[in-house]
Amino acid sequence: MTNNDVLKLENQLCFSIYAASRAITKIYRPFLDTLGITYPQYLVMLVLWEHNTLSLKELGNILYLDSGTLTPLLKRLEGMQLIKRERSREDERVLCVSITEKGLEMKQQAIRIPECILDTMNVDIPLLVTLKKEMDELLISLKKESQVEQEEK
Amino acid sequence: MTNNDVLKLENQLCFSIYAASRAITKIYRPFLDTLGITYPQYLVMLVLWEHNTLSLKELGNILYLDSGTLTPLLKRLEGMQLIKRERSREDERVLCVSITEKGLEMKQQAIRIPECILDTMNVDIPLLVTLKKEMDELLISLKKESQVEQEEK
DNA sequence: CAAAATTATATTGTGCACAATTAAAATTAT
DNA sequence: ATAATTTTAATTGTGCACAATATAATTTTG
Repeated sequence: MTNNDVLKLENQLCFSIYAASRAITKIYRPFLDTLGITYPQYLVMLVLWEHNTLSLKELGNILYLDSGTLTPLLKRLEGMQLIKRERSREDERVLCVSITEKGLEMKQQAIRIPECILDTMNVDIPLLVTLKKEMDELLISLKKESQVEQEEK
Repeated sequence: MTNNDVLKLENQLCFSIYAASRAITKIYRPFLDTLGITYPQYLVMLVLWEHNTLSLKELGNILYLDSGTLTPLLKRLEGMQLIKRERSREDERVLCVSITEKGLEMKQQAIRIPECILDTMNVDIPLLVTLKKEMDELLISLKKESQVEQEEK
């Protein structure tokens, strides 16, 4: 790549990933609309369907989101009665986030979403499998990087 | 993948891409901070460094962003005197967005950013090259998909 | 050519993301 | 035990994203 090309948009991996992320969210939207939730809210539900109860901090560690993002998002999910928010008995600082009965029922409606998404995307499955593996490899490297930054503080 | 696993977070390509996109933006932030712009603003600058003048619509087509996102963003860049916003003579509806002298000067400061990012990410270059190619392949498929949706309206 | 349809941008409203700050509870150190 | 530190969430403020709507200019139709 010549010196003149390094700033061309078409040469930026970051933009491909940024654009793909938004395009994929757009594919989820109509399906999530029928559930009445947004894409980030869906991610929280995925985690809680798997774990039932987690502290806000644990949830944040899994999704790489902080309280500034999660607090209002969780309050909305609580407003829909899909989750519960309550302080821990042992440690009043920690907020326990847990799935409700209604939240668990939604899992049955959501179970078809992944295959619906695949059908709608209309993309080579092998490409998706490869991409998943490579993206996770990238994420691991980036995670290490952010740990280095943390330690420098 | 068993029926029970389809909703696990670790099996969602969408999440890997979503998380990677945010992680990468985080790497850009300190470098862009020294320029005084955000990541989406940087993308606009990349496009304008390449094209000098574009209508808002053309800019939106390139970045997959609409006027709701771009109008306020461009007003901020204009406030920093990095770009100009003016109506076209031939067609008063179209907004011509163009780079200013000051905006062009910023390109010299930005020229090192891509290699700084690479250094900071500390990731296998071959992995990045492969990922770029595959992400673009995915994007093309998703673009076709969204065209289908458009035609259905 | 006037009415209807289309096109381009702006505006409004909602919901993330995230940095920075605040506040309260728990832990550690003196 | 109390003061200092650390930990956990909540709050505040800024800037995207994007759907929905509004507005004004242009083009197409009857």
